[in-house]
Amino acid sequence: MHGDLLLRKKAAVTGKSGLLEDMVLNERAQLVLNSIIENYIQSSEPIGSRTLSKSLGVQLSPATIRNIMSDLAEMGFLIQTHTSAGRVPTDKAYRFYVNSLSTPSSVPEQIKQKITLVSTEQGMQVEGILAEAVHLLADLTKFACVVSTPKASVSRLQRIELIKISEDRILVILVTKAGVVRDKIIFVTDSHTQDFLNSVASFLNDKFKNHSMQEIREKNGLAYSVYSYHDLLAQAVRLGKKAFELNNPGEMLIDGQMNLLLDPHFDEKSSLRSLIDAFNQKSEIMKILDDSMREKGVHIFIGIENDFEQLHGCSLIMTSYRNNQNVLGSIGVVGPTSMDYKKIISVVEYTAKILSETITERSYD
Amino acid sequence: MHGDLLLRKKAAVTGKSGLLEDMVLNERAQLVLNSIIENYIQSSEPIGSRTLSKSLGVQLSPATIRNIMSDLAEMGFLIQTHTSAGRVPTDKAYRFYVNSLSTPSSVPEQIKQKITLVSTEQGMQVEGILAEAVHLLADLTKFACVVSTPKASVSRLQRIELIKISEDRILVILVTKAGVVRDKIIFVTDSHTQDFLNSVASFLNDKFKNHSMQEIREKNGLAYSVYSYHDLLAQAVRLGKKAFELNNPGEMLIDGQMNLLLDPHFDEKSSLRSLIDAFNQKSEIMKILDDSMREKGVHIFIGIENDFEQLHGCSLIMTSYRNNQNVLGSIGVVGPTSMDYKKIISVVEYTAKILSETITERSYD
DNA sequence: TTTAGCACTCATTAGATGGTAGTGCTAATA
DNA sequence: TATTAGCACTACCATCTAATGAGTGCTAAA
Repeated sequence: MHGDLLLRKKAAVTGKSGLLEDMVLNERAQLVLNSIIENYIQSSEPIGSRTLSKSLGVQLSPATIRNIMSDLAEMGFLIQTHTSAGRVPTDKAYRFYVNSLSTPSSVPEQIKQKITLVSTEQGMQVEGILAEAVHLLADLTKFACVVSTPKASVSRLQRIELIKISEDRILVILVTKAGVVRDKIIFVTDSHTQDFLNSVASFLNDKFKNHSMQEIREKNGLAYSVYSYHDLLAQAVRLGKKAFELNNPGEMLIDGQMNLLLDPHFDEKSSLRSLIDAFNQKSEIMKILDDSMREKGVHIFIGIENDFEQLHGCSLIMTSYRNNQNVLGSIGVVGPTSMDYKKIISVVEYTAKILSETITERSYD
Repeated sequence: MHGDLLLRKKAAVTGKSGLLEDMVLNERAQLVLNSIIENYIQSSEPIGSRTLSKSLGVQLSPATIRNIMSDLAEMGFLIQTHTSAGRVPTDKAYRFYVNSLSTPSSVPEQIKQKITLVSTEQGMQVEGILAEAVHLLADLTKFACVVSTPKASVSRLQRIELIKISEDRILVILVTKAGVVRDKIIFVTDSHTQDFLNSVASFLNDKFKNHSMQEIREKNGLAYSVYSYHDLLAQAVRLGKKAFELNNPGEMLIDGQMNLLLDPHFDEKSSLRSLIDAFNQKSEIMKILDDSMREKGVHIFIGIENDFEQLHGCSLIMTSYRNNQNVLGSIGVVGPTSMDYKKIISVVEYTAKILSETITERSYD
């Protein structure tokens, strides 16, 4: 052992949380670790003591660095692929690194322009904007990117329209404040005139405009009992109920999956298979996106930190986007654990910001 | 040379079309060629004379087969990767093989069930059905699959609806006979009341129901001149014009791209890059899909037969789908030239058939 | 016309080898 | 006491070699 590489090793060892451990490295060890990580992010190759000695700002001999590295390895920040290889950061190291990133780095002007350029395209619907955003993000990061479409439940109603399509089918159009248009067909047993549908729609509009779908679904049950004595109204409410229920479960758009396959980190066939499966099984990724909506800020899942086993070899950078009323959905990147966190985090953040602004402009408030 | 391997070589050589050449192989040469192709489709490895001698039904010594192979190679049906390797079929060979497939092979019951199962899901919109179809096809074939959404121009109008969203924005909803709902926002300079919009919509509905968008756009110009003396009506028609113009250029859904990357035929990094680019550049694939709509039946592009250079290493199997009124779009598979044509063709054909039936059911006629 | 036999080609594989990038340990040094 | 130089050691890697084997083309015999 080489002295107090750990400033508060005792505290760290006796403490229960992993967070405490993040604090225990002394300054020089931190420097070495960060440098290893940044070098590795660049080169994707194990970093040796000699290499590091040169690239490091401070004057330290390879031998000294070896000592530090040895300790870092013992603490689980570094591993060796084999005895005579350099060191590679572990998930734990990346977590430490990311935690230590204090000031979010600024996005290069060139990238800013690219993002803004896309956002100013005219005449796009919300879904189109999302598709553009996720495509752009994939292009900028060269990883796979995902975005969830605005959640129906949080959307506020701008307008509902009922259109008679045939004797037993009615087309329901829901326009939300966020500018999303959803349509679906409902089947009815009794035939209604378009006039009747118009008055039902008008009734529903008066009653529910600006309410969230969530609220509407709850209140609607109430309304049902209140008006049930009146036959026509009862029918109207029954229709309304049908119109608002079981909106599509929320979708997600993926882009740039194929980028991952070019990445040197995923070239083993086994990890490839599992990645493909992961993206086919959208529901699991959807869960992660949903979770990232709950709290503000950028969410970072490194390696096994996400709950989806097939993505344990990846890191995910997720953040939410919103209009001026609500958080609508989230957008993010799926890449190798050795991604350039500084860059990716800031690009995701900036993209989400511009996306939010663009969507807010299109919102009806 | 070993005699008349070519039945009508003279005719073939003097003839101009490639089609004639397809007819010139004698029976035994055909047998050998087909067997090589089928073996290669299975194994993806060069086929040697010994192997073939065993797997071939007829009794022929390796030496004899070598002679035949040598001739086939000279005619451009086979190539060798190197001197001491077995033979591999060329694009020309696949073309010959596909042309000789007379009776479409039947789809296995198990696959039929899978396809039917998906098609019976309730309450889906057209886009959802297409997404399911292309996903299923990717799953069944293990290649990349594409489908184009129904062309706006051929769709017939079922209903148009104009909804006032704000002072300067109107939401246009177009419902087509095929059951596709399209929405878009148009910007106007003068504010209109919803009542006015309703009467405009009603006017447009009366006038244009059952007409194709194509027709409407053409006729609308006429209408404009007829009614221009009347101020309100002029406004109405102007609105209608805006509503029908520049519908989205038609989109396409892709699924299973990643399947291609597992395929042993695309494991060189160079061909991979070009494939990724190809799928990013949707417009080119869209062209091929569009072309496949024009004529009935399954369209097969082998290797360089398609006009998109980056897909020259692939074969494409495309066919159209329709409702009972119109051809709506097309669906197909992109895979390696050495795909199992028999199987893929029949699966694509069957899927398109079921897709057509499903969409016809959802149509408003 | 078909086939057996043989010489030849060339990719692939397995071993052997030297070089290299890295480590850990120890003893000398500041 | 912390740092560093030196050295033995390890394991990967590229290169070379030889052996293997699948395949061909050609020729002569059946």
